[in-house]
Amino acid sequence: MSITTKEIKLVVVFQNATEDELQLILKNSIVRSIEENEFFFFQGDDAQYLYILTSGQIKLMQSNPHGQQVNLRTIHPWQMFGALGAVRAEATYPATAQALEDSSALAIESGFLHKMLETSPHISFDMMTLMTSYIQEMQARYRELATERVEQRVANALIRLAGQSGIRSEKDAGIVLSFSRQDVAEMTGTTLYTVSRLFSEWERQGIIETGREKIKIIKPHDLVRIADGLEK
Amino acid sequence: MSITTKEIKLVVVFQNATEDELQLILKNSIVRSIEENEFFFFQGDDAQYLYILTSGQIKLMQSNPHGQQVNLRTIHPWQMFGALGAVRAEATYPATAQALEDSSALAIESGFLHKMLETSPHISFDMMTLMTSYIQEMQARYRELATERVEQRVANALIRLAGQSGIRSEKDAGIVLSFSRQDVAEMTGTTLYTVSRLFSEWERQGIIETGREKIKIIKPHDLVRIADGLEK
DNA sequence: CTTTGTCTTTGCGCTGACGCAAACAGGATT
DNA sequence: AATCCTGTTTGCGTCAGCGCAAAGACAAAG
Repeated sequence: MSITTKEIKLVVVFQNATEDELQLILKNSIVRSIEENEFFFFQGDDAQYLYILTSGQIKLMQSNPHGQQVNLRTIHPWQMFGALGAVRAEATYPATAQALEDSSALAIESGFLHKMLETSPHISFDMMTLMTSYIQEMQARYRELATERVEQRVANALIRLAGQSGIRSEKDAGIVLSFSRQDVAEMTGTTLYTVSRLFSEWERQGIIETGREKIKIIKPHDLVRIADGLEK
Repeated sequence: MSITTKEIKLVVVFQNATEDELQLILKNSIVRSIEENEFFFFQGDDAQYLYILTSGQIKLMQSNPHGQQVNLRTIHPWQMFGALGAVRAEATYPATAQALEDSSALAIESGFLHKMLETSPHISFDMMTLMTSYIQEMQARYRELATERVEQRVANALIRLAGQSGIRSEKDAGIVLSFSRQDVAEMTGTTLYTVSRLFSEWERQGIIETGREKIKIIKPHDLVRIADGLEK
């Protein structure tokens, strides 16, 4: 299955690119497909490519020297990843990219990317705008981690995930997420145990329903209330 | 005291700008001076200007709905601030900028900035590169907050501050920082009390010397050891 | 020199969250 | 059906860090 320029336009930083530029991008990139739990790259690897996810889902995570890790974000189709390393010459990736399901991505060679950024100013501009939104998100999450209790952070994470990747199950209007307790813990800077206890409590209250690597949100409104810290 | 184009070149995103562009920037900007503890802007204000600090020192902080705040970064002369709001049309500042001492800044009107970014691609590019470095820093701090103990985070903050703004006192080779316990607490997501207790302990061990809004680092090496979590 | 305001220290009690350990659950494999 | 593997739950003990309150220390102003 080959990729068309029309599809590449779905990538926000390429939405203003010309047909010629899109063609050039396609010509100078390769498709890489990996299976669930495999890695596109590891933190510290030489940043050779910028990736565009075309199918599947991947997570970006960062580890500290002692191996503990945090989830920075999950990437959905037609989003970029690996950009932080690839836009700078001679850089390494600051994070690790692991597939949550079988995934394919378009890999754009960083040398080519640099040339294109020089000759196509609007791409630099759009990329800068995208970067500013990432900074804002990271700053907000940083503040959240610094000032909010675990309960609020987990509720917030569920709300955020529901907005990004939630699948609405028509039948009963619940929103289904596919993440393990461990995943959620790494997203919110807490532990698997604490997340499990919270989920149990919320299930008792009818706010969510849980299963193995499944969370169904029944009462989003109650989650928002918890996230706001109005609870107790 | 007027500002020269040579000085503007000290700003990293303008280091590749032409003399003409620098002149234009100077022509389309005004100087704003404020006193210690005053504000350049508040979180939520319309982002009318991008600022370049010319003298003094300011801190960027973010508050949550309940008024608790975190320090995002401190800005030193010839660094930009307010960029996150100003580069996007119709945006508001995501943080508050408060002067730590009497300060002056060059205020560049955001409308003019947009025009300049369109016509001067290398500025977009340099700004994007700067933004990527901010993201990396925020991601690293986020991970730190999520995985490290308070002790390590405070030690890390001191090391970071020493690198940025520390003044080497020739006499005894100590590095002096001017921050209150409260400031450090807001930088590391902890409380004034905990920072005070840590400082007391470290002073007992001869790692630092403290005073009112002063921290002198005596043994940086020991701080690094604590930051690495090798302690206990 | 005294006053005032701000910053700092420290005792004390409290609790949110951690993390081990052991049991349990469900899907996939043989 | 039996086994394995991975994810989940929950009891239990522990403790890092919080936050009040009250006292102390320093700097600037009167």
